[in-house]
Amino acid sequence: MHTSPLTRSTPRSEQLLFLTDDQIRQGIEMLFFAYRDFTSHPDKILENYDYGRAHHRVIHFVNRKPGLAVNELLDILGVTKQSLNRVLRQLVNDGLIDSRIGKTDRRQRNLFLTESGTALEKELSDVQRKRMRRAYSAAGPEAVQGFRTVLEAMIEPELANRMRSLLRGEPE
Amino acid sequence: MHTSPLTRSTPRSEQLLFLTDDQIRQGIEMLFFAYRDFTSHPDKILENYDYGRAHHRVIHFVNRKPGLAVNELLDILGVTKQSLNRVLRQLVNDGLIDSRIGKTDRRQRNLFLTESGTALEKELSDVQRKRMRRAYSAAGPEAVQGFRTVLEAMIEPELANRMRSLLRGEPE
DNA sequence: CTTGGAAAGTCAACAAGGCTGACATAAACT
DNA sequence: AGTTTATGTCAGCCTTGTTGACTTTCCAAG
Repeated sequence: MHTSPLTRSTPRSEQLLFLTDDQIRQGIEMLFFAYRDFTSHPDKILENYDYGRAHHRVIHFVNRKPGLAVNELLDILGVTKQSLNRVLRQLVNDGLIDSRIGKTDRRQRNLFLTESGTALEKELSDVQRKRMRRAYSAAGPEAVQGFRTVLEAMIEPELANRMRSLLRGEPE
Repeated sequence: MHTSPLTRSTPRSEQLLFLTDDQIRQGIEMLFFAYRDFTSHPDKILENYDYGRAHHRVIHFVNRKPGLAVNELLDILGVTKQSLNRVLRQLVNDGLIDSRIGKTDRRQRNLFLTESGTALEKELSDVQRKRMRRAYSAAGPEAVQGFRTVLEAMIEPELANRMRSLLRGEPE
C-alpha cells in the first residue's frame, strides 16, 4: 500500500506522470467503456426474459445474501422502494424470487432465489465471470491487485463499510 | 503478461487465487459500486442545470475532440440518433454547443463547445478528476498501472480500437 | 444533369427504470 | 394505546433509451 509517493527522492516529473490530467482522463474514459462493455452481455440475455439491468441487480444481491431483507436491499441498491418494488414484484410473480415473512420480525420479508431464479442468476453471472476472468488472467495477478486497490480507493469509505456489513456472512 | 495459468502444470491453488469465483465476484461488485459512486457527484451538479448523464457524455466527448461529427459521436456513445438528437438539441439551444456545418462535407455537423459549454465541462470534469486523482494517489502508481491494464483487457479489442481512432488527434 | 444514397433532423409512440407523494397494513416498540 | 417501522401499492412524472416513418440536404456516380 502506497502511503506518500510525493515524499520520495525520485524525479518529480516521472513520479507524478500517472497523475497528469491526461492520464486521469484516460482512466475515466476507460472506466466508462469497460463498464458499458461489461454490462452489455448480461443485458442481451435479460432481454430474452423481458427483464432489465434492475432485475439483474436484485437477482445478484439476493443470491449474494440469501434471506436479505427488502430494507437491506434498498440500502444496497440506493433506489426508492417504489422503484425496487416494481421489479421485485415481477420477479416474485414470475417465481424467480421467494419472499418469506421474517421469522423474528414478521414485518420483514426475507428474499430467496427459487430454483429458476438460481438458474437465471447462474446464466448471468457465468458470462460476467467468464469475461472478468478472461480480463484478469490476461492482465495478471499484480494488475488485478492494482485494479482492486484503485476501485477500493474510488468508493467512499463510509459507503464501502456499509456495503460490507450489509453483505457480510450470516446467510439465513 | 500472463498467458494461460490454467494450462500450467502447477495446480498450485495459490497461483490462481486471484481467479477464484469469489475474487471475481468481488471485482464485479467493486466495479459496480465504484462506477455508481464515481458518477454520483457529476449527476448532482447536472441537476442544477436540468441536465442528465446523457448531456454530460456529449459535453465530455465534444470537449475531447472539438469538431467531432454527429456520426462519430453516435458511434462513440452507442445510442440512436434520435436519442442523441434530443439532448444535443437542448445543448445547442441552450448555447453550450455550437453545431457548425461541415466545411468539406456540408451534410455533416461539426460540434464545438461554446464558452459556457466549456465552463460546464470544466465544472464536471474537475470534480471527477479530483476524485480520480485522490483514488490514484491513494493507490499508488503500480496499482494505477494494474487498474488500467485490467480495464484495457475488459474492453473488446475491436471496440477499443474503434474508440481510439475516433478520438485520436486532428482536432478541427 | 439526374438520381441514388448517405447524413442529418424531426415527429410520434413506446418502454425501462429512476423519482415523489399519498396512503394502507401489519407488526413491533414504548 | 399510540407511535414508529417495514413493506406494499397506486398514480403520475422525468430521463433516456428504443423503433418506425418521413423530410431535407447534398455528395457522387452514372
